[in-house]
Amino acid sequence: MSQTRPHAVESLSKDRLRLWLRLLKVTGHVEGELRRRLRADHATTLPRFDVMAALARHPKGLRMSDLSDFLRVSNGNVTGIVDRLTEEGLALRVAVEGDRRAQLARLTPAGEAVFAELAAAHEAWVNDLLGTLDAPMIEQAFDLLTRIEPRETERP
Amino acid sequence: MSQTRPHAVESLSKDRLRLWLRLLKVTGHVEGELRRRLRADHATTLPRFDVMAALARHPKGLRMSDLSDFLRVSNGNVTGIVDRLTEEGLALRVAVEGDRRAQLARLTPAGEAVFAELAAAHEAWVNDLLGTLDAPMIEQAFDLLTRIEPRETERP
DNA sequence: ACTTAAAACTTTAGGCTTGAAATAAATATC
DNA sequence: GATATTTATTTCAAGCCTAAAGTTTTAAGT
Repeated sequence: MSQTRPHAVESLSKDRLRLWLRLLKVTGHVEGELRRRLRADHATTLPRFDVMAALARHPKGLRMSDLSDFLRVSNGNVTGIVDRLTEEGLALRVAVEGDRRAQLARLTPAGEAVFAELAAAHEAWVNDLLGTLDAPMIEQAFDLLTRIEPRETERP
Repeated sequence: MSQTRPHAVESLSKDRLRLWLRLLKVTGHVEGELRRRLRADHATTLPRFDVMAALARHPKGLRMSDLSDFLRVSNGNVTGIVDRLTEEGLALRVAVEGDRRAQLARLTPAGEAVFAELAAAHEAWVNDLLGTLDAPMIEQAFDLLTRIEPRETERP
């Protein structure tokens, strides 16, 4: 009931805004640290890592459009990242049987090997950066996040 | 104690990773929506908005380096954004008395007027996007976030 | 005063990002 | 079968972003 009083509503809006700014700051901090370490220790970037992670989950390959859906970035963006991974021998494109428009992006064996290292380092970094959260807090955090964005159909 | 058992530790690490990925997804969703609405409804961008917000808080102006500290982005980045805001008549640079290296970036009156509209819309959007969080949840979220990143000295 | 170092900015090169336009191939409609 | 629409992808223009290098000015050391 108190939430429906004009002043409380206004203050709630401000509090939500403050929370959002704080959320941005914290995720920015963690994300920036991950970017920095990927660059410094492994000479790569977060977008490359994200693409490789998606491809690692799909050993048979992913269509370019599936990849961009999966990562929620634009089509043209994925084209460029896969181009660069391909130049470095970490990914490749293979034709799709029966549809000459489409292509599957895949990791090369070299790409899989590189990703295995990246993934281990990445998990350790995240564990480090979120290290003060214990199991109950993590569960609490999941609950809160679920309220912000309604759960979506996960792509396997 | 159970947290120190090898298996529990490993699982905790995975849970932290899952939480991080979920956090990224949610903040990305909200941030993407804000970007989209800024572009669609106000023909501007989030970085421009962030710079204008910082300048609006400091009516006397901010040095370029203070601005980049404040926003936690690189110097060169701020240069470009302020350039564009200046071209559009929303910001301007003024010389600093006694230090010919430095410049203050400020909003123009037009910039202040535009920002007032943007800020109102922005707060409403955030309130909408985080609308399912009530006051106790917000407090809970703040507590959790404080554990991830130790609070820092806020710049006034 | 002279040299050196530090500070404030800008510029540059390279990569990420988007939305929109362009290409090409598959499918639907007539 | 010819035409139109849809689908998969790439290309393009413009902006964002960083690290590194370059300018100009200030401050420190001698």
